[in-house]
Parts: sequence; structure tokens; C-alpha cells
Amino acid sequence: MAKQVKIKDIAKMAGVSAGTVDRILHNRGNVSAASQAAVERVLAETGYRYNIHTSAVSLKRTYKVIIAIPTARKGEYWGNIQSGIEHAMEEYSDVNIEYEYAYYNQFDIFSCRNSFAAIPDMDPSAVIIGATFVSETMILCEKLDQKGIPYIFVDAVIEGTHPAATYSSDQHKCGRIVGRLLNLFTPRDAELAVFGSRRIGNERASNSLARMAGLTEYFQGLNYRRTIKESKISVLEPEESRKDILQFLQDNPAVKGIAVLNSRGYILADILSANAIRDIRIICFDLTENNTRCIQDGTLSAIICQRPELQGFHAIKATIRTLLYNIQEKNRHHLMPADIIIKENLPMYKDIYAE
Amino acid sequence: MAKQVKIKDIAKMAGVSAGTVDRILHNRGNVSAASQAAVERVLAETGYRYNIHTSAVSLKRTYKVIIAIPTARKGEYWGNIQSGIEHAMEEYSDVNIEYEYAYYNQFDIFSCRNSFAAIPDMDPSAVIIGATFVSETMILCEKLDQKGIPYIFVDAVIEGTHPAATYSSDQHKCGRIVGRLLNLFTPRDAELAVFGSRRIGNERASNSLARMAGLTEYFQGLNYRRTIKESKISVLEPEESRKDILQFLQDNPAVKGIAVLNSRGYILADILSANAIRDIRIICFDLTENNTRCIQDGTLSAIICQRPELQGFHAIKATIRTLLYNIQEKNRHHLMPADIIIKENLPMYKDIYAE
DNA sequence: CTGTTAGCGCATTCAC
DNA sequence: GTGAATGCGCTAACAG
Repeated sequence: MAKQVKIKDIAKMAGVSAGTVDRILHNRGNVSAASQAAVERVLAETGYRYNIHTSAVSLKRTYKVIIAIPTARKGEYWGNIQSGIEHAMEEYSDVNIEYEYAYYNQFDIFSCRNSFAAIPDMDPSAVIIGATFVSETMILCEKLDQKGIPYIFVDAVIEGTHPAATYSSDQHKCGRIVGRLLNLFTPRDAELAVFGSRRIGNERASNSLARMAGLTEYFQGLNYRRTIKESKISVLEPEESRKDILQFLQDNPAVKGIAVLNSRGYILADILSANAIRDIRIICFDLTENNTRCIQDGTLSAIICQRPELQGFHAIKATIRTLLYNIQEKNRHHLMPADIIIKENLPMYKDIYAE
Repeated sequence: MAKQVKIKDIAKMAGVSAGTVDRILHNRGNVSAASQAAVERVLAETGYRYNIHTSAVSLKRTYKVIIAIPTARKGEYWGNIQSGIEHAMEEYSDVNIEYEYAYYNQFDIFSCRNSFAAIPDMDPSAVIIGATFVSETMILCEKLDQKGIPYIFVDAVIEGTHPAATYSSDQHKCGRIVGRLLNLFTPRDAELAVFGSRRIGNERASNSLARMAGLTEYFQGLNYRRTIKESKISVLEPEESRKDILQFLQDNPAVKGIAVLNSRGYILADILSANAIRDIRIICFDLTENNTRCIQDGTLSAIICQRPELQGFHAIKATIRTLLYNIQEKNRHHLMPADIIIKENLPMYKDIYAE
């Protein structure tokens, strides 16, 4: 509870006026090298940080943050990220920050391309990016890099970019967790299966791949072997997908545990219950409304949840830090924990918000 | 992003001056009934909330929060609650809030009694209570009620008190979770055991009891029966406890899964590994340093964690809300989720803090 | 009882 | 280039 240093104190210590300190703090220029050096030394010594809230009162400019994420409904994964974002915006409503969405359809690469193309001209102070399509995201980031506009990733991190911060989960570790849970939920002699997404190149494919690698690694680390089959679910052709899945199960009657490496576990769960198949355990990702329902009625055994609200919430906090204190943070990559959700602890997660 | 209403706007709308609005906002008195009514109506209509940060700039008084919790080291349960508290205090350092600890020894009822007795005379604006001993806590709360000092519970909620907010977990549900995990980790024909604390009346006994009830209920709900033995661990007499435990295991060789209903699972784990007993699965509570170590080396199978940092963090936020906006919140009881931590997701939880 | 004024930490504007 | 002056939302002290 040491008394906070004020801008006037800094000015006095450096032998200049408050105005000069302010010019340096927000590098507005028009400062002599001598003053610059003197003030910066005092700034470093004291570790001074101005009060963003009182600053906001007199600050004229307002920052505009573009949120580039897929469209989603309330209870879905991206909807939860959005909730966290809006929650944080509300909490920091006294800071002069506006935001605007640049939505895109996560199943449509052209929609993403269009949406992202418009962003650099929206005059953003910063951009929060929920990346789905790798090359589209890289193109956007390159433009932002050129303009010196900071960007922050949620959910996934795209290699080769220069984000100011990232909030995501270690998908490889998530894959290991799924492996362990499958192992727990099924007898050792049962066969297992992994379901990915049908389409490649889009839809957080990199996440799915990392999860797959982790899962595979987990089973390789065991001192015994388990049989693991592979198949896919197609969201776009549900009827065909349904037939494929039933055929797969008929062909592989020994499969008693299935990992779905995305949020569509409920689709599989619904198909199984519609066909009165009750002895197959399913694990998938993301605490969406549909998955919640299936956990409750027991058709889904576990969900891995990566705290989307918290990701959104933190992304805004990081944005504010980046824009207001213009310092580079040492640890830019923040990993969310992977919560294991089963029927017994599900109710405790339902009302919990970001912060 | 609707433009915020300011105190001057309220004054204009109600036909009074800003000074009068301020007097009403902080019920400082010296206001006519007519003005009071007019302003309150506008306040309600607009849903106005003053900016606590700019307020703090001109506010003379400073609030003093007493933190009444058990002493603990950094990595322990109460240490984590304390981290959350200090983290929040740092984040809100611009608001005029001071804090002071009123520590007590969670194993010594007299220490608690002494510590709590001094609190009402410390001139607190609010008190955050980590309750261990029920009657001592009730006595304190009664005094605080009389003085009109708000208090907030973390970790446990004591019945018959009137807290402004509570942050805890549903211990009964936690017990069910432990039951489910025990069931998953052990073969159906194995016997199970539950270890509580030796001393009664203290040490979050109410938490342990609720956990026990939930666990029992879980096993009663199964359509088959499992044998569950009971025993205790004594922290105060470790050597004797060690012998008791080994004796217990010798007497009950069929026991292959043990639930420890508090944070001392590592004690049991250490005893088992010292005696080269490897086929017993242990589950306990709280992500302390010792338990972390045992999860890592595999001697502990799972931990239930109730986000102590988050509890502490939220307790401070609630304190600030209570003191600064003096409104009663509808939902005073906030339940933390119970995270299931196993070897595979442990590393993801290690660095995560409150917010 | 009430409106006015000064001042908090800060950003901005404007003389110098 | 720089300091002094003004205003932001708010509280506090003062005069009526």
C-alpha cells in the first residue's frame, strides 16, 4: 500500500513540468532529448503507471477495437467468447473504448476473406482475432503489422504472426487428456475411435490436428496397446453423416469409446440414443448448450472446456493494456486450463462467467 | 456503447445541483425529502452508477478491509485465497482501499477466538471471513451485524449469518464428484475408503461433512453396492497417524481407492509410496504444492480444486461493490466450480491466476 | 438545506 | 520545446 507516484511527482523529480511528462508518456513528440532522457530515467526508477481511469476522463480520443470472430449463437463456443468480451467491455466502460464486430462464417472461407479484407479500413486501434482459416488470417496480420496495429488472438494461435497477446489452450495436452479419459471410461479390451471433421483446411483444423497428435501420443505411452479407429462427422451433410456413422459402428462393433475432436459430440450422442445404443462412451470439446444437454442426460460422458468466456475477457484486458500502456509484455502467450466436465460437476460450470 | 449519464445530467434532470445528487448518492443527509425523491426517481430511471475511479480521486476517506483467514504459506489453499485477494487489491489500487490481515491458526480455536475478538475494534469498513470455527464466526458476525459492517465469506458459508456476499463451492456436489472419480479409478469389486480429519468441531468440519454426505449419496444412487470403509488422518500426530494408516490398510487389503475429504491426500500418498504400495488410487482436495507434486509423480490420482484464487479475487470485487455502490445484490451466494485435476491437465492449472 | 467553488490526476491547448 | 491554464467526473468545504 505504498503511496502511488503521480505525474506531478515525476515532473518534479525530472525537473520538468507535468505537460512534458505527459508528452513523453504518450510519445507525442516535441520534447528535447535531454528532457526525454531525464523523464524516462525517473519513469523507469519509479515504475510509474498512470491511472487509466482518470486519464480516460480527460482523454479526447477513443479507441476502436475490431472483434473478428465467427458468428455464433449465445450458448455456443464463439458465443461464449463474445460474452467474455462484452463482459469485459462493460467492466471497462469508463475507459474510452468502442468495439465493432467483423463477423464471418466459420464454415465459409469466402465470408472470412471478405470480412477480414475490410478490417484494415475500419480504422481499428486494435483487432481481436478468432482465427479459423490460416492463410486468410496471415494476410490480415501482415496488413496490420504494416500499419502498426496490434492484434490479439483468441482460441487459436497462428504461427508466423506477431500478436501482442494470445489466449488459447494447449491442444496437444488436450488430446492427451481425452486419451486418458477414454482409457478411464472404457474397459481395456474395448476398441476406441476418433472422429474429426470432414473438411480440411478450415475450421480450426490446426486445433484438431494438435489434439489428434496428443491423443495418439498418450496411447503410445501406455505399456499396452489399444486399437483406435478413425472416422469423421460432416456438419454440412447431416443425413449422409448419420448413415456413415451407423455404418461405421456396425463395421466396428468392438468400439466402446469415441473421442470427437471438436464440439460436435452431441451429434454423435443424439444418433446413438436415437438408435438405442447405450454402451459407447463419448468425449468431446466445448461446453455448448447441446453438449450440456447430452452430459445431463448421460449420452455424453465428458467434455473438455477451454474457458471461452475467460479468453474473451482476458483478450479485452490485454487490448486495454496494449493500447493504454504501450509496453510489450514479456509473456504474450497465455494458456487457458482445460477443464474436465462430467455430469457431476457440470451444474457448477453453468453460471460461471469470465472473471 | 450508449453514452454514460453523468452526475451533472442527473442533477439537471432532477432540477437540483450536482452537490445535492452527491449527497444523496452517498447518503450524507442534509437533503430535503422533495429533492431526495426527485433525484432517486431519476437515479432509478437512468440506472446511474458513478465512476468509482474518478470518485476515488477526490474522495477523502479510505476504506479499511480486514481479511480474517487462517495463516498459510504461499502454495497452500489459504495462501492461494490470499494471492487472489492481493491480486485484486493491486488491480483496484486506485480505489481508496486499505487492507489488514487478522490471521488465525486454523488448528487452534483459541487463536481464532483472539483474532476475531479484536476485529470489531479495528475500525473495519468491511470484513472478509474465511470461516473455520462455526461458533467463533457466528459471534463475530453478530457483532458486525450490530455495527452495520458488511462481511463476505470465502471458502465456507456459515448458516444463520447475514453476509453481503459469499464465494464457496457446493461441497455436497464435490462429494459426489469424488465418488464418481473413485468409481472410475477402481475396479467394481475393489473396496473403497474415506479418510476424514481426526479432530471434530474445527477445520472446516462442515465442509468435510457435506462432502461425506455427497459421496455417500453418490454410492447409494448406483444400481450396485460398493463397500466403503472409514478412517482418519491426524495432522498433529503424524507418526501415530502413519501407523494407524498402515494398520488400516493391512486390516483392509481389498481397499483399492481412498478419498481424502480434505487437502491432506499427499500425506497418505507419501506413506503409500514409502511402503511401496502402488495399487491404491487416492483422490483429495485442493491444489497445494504437496498435492501437485503427488499428482505429478502419480501417487495421487486426482484433485478437486475450488479455485481459491478466484474466491479471493471475487471477494475483493464484491467488497468494493458493497462499499462503493451501497446496493444489495440479488445473488449474494456465488458458487465456484469444482475443477477435476489429473496428471494430464495439471500443468495447465499451475500458472493460472484469479482473473 | 442548497448551490457554488476548489481541487484530485490527468490530457490538451495555448502562449511564450 | 515548454510551462501554465482549462476542463473532465467527482467530492468536499464553504457561504448563504
